[in-house]
Amino acid sequence: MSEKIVLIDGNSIVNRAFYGLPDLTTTDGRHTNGILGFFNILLKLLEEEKPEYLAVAFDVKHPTFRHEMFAEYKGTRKGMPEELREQIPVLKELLDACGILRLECPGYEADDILGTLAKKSEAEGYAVSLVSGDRDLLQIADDVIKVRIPKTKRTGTEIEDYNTQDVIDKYGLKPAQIIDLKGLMGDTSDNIPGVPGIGEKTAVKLLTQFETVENTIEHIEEVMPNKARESLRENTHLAILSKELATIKTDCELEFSYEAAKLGNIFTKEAYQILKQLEMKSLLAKFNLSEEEMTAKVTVSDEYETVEDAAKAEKLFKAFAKEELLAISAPIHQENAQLDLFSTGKTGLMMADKEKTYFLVCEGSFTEELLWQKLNELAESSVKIALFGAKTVAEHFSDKARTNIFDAEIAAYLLNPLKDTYLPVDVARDYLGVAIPSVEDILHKQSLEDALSEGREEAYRLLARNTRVTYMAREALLEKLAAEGMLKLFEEVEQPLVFVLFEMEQAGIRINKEELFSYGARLKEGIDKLEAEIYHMAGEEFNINSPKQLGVILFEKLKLPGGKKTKTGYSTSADVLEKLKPEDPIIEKILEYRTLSKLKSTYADGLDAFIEADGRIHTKFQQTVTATGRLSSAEPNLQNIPVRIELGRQIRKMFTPKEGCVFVDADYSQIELRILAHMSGDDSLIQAYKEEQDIHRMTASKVFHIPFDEVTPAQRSNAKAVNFGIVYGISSFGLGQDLNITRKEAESYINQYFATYPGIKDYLDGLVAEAKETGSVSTLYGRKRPVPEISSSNFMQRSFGERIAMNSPIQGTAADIMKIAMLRVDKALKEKKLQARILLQIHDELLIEAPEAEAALVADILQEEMMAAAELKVPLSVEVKTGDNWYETK
DNA sequence: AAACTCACG
DNA sequence: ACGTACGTGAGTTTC
Repeated sequence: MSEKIVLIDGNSIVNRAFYGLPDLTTTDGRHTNGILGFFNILLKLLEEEKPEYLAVAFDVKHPTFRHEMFAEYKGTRKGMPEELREQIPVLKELLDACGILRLECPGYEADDILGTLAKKSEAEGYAVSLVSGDRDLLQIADDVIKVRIPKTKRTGTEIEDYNTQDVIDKYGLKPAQIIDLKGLMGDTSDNIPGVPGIGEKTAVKLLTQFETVENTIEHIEEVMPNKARESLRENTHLAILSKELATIKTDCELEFSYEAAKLGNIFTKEAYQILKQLEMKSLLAKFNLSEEEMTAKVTVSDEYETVEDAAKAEKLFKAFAKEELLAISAPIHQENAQLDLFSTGKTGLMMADKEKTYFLVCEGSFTEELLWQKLNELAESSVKIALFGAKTVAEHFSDKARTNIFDAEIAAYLLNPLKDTYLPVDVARDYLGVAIPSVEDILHKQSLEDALSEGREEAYRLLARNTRVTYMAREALLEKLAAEGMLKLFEEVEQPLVFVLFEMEQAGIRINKEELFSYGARLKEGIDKLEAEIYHMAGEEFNINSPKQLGVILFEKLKLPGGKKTKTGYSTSADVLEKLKPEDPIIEKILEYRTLSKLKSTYADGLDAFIEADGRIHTKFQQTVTATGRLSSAEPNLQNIPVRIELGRQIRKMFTPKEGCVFVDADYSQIELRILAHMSGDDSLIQAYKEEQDIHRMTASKVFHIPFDEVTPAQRSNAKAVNFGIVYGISSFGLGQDLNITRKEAESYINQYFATYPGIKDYLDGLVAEAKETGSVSTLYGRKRPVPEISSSNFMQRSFGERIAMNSPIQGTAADIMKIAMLRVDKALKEKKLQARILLQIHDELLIEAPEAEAALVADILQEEMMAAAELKVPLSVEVKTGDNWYETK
């Protein structure tokens, strides 16, 4: 068996991969689909071929017009899209890291390099595989040189192989005649002109008859059909030239050594680091590296000193008092936020100062309580404490101490709100430029908490390293925040808000368990009844909750109109069913069934599971989740308690204030449209809000050319949808969908709207332009939202980016204002020594629990502080209501 | 784990 | 031509 060499056309394969895969990006917006596809093809080749040698050839410059003189002539070869262009240098780095030989030679194209090496290798007795996405290379194929053309499909990569006979079978021509074929028919993608009027069919026929272009020309009198003959006669020079252009060189002067192309283990630690940074987690599994190898060269120390002696601990804290900054990692118990998770029965805290990292173990007189007390004292005396996730340890710090706490997680979120996680490993990579092993790298499936409680040394070292990262991260993050203009937002809004959210979570909200239960029971009765009716009407029993089964019943058995809408089958969503209501009475039953089962599973049963011993639900307010700066609520989500439908709204009656208290509820009315008025500076919208006009009615009047007083409710409702649409980043398709009108009608609404409010059109256009130029958009307070989609060459992706660019500054500014309001309200309540506390935030609404005696004052505070949270060109409007349950505060 | 559906702002 | 309104979290089914 002879040794084998695989030669890859780098440009053409990455190009195929790029167009074959959806647009994948890293969380910070770098495109990766070309690289991923290339690497997968590479892996498949290695597995199939097991070659001894491998090299990848690249064209030297981009975009490369194969024949510049004809670029204009045909002008069809597009430049490479930016999303692909940016991937090329990274791919080259990756290949270098894998120890794979790259071939680039000025003056020669990848094709020519490949052709030359293929022939050379064949002559020297190697088996050769030539891998390319372009069919040009087929001319080189013979019985030794196999040309392989990969196809990237959803299901994976399939490769077509061509030796001499395969080319003959597929094209009816010998490999060498592929050049002649292109000479006659041309190749638009390569800017080879060919002979006008001769396509593939005619070309193959002629070449079967005459073998070559030259011979065809020699026998031109015999060429049929007439049209082809005349065209060839006139364009003889084009045929000759085209053939020349299509010919791949096999005699390039290259320096090439088989030694350099010798294939080693491509799964190197360097390659691992690059793939990790590209977030290609599925590929990382193929690496079999030790922990040291998975760690990048630049390391953060994971050394630490254990301090178990109470006297030594005391001494250490005295020394800490002189430090400016301490970083801590608290291995806390998920449930009770205590440090008591060690099987040894010991508790402790990892702490880093400028010089060293210590694991402080509570021992003897140095109790856990004392540890927190000492730490609190340090913070009160203005030693900065840096950590990830300050909310989880907030209870241990006084108001004063809290002002010196730095939460790296929050800072990292602000710098890039699009990521999934803001762990030390992420911050180390993104802001310290250091790759550290992740928890998974070191502990594999085990959680850090479990490993710590088992006393595994690796886990302690990991914790020590994280703590060192935390120490180093503070300065880097603050510097970056300052550079991005978000320092003020961080220090004055996000960081202090952590503690307000902590107190809201602690407070929780009371809910009536008994009533919730009986509500659930009532729903159950209704569900059972509807279920029986639906089965009867359908003539069979099936799972109504299964869209798949429901689709079969509705659209196949009952033959209701309405084709496919989703990728996997029929859509049975509410808006589809709504349209089918007149067709069959079963539809109404199904919709009702859906409503009831949603209420039961998500709310009646769902909320019940979260009621704690104090009879209250303590949701988690998450501050590092949304792309726009909003909060989110989870476990359970208390920001989506039903309100629009009466039956669902009843649930709000079960949320009640504690004994002797009332709810005071305040919400901003139309805050997003007011922000739009302010930020766009549109005169007529500003004027309208100053005069406290009915904005939807006014919009209807202007857009539909109707006197203000004659606007019908339906017209007002349509105008309201247009106003909403503007805030969402208007599109005629979306508006049409929402209003159930044609795209064209929706478009005329939008045009009328922009004619009415010219300032808004300019503003929104400006946002899209800003996103295109800078890659991100910002709120009034400087919060940034990256918009990587804006530069996509994919229409749908790009349109999405444009809508994000239009929506995020508005939604984000509203979120900023609400956060500021929360801080002001919290502060005012505390300063006035009131017992009233914020319980919930629902984006534009705050729910407060207040002793009855405080109710009126609290209502005033809410009104005042929320109004004053921002000074805009239009007034903010706040509605305040008081009630004995959440239902009553409507 | 992904897809679908639906609750909220 | 392309085919979606912006931002979330959660329950259920299906693969």
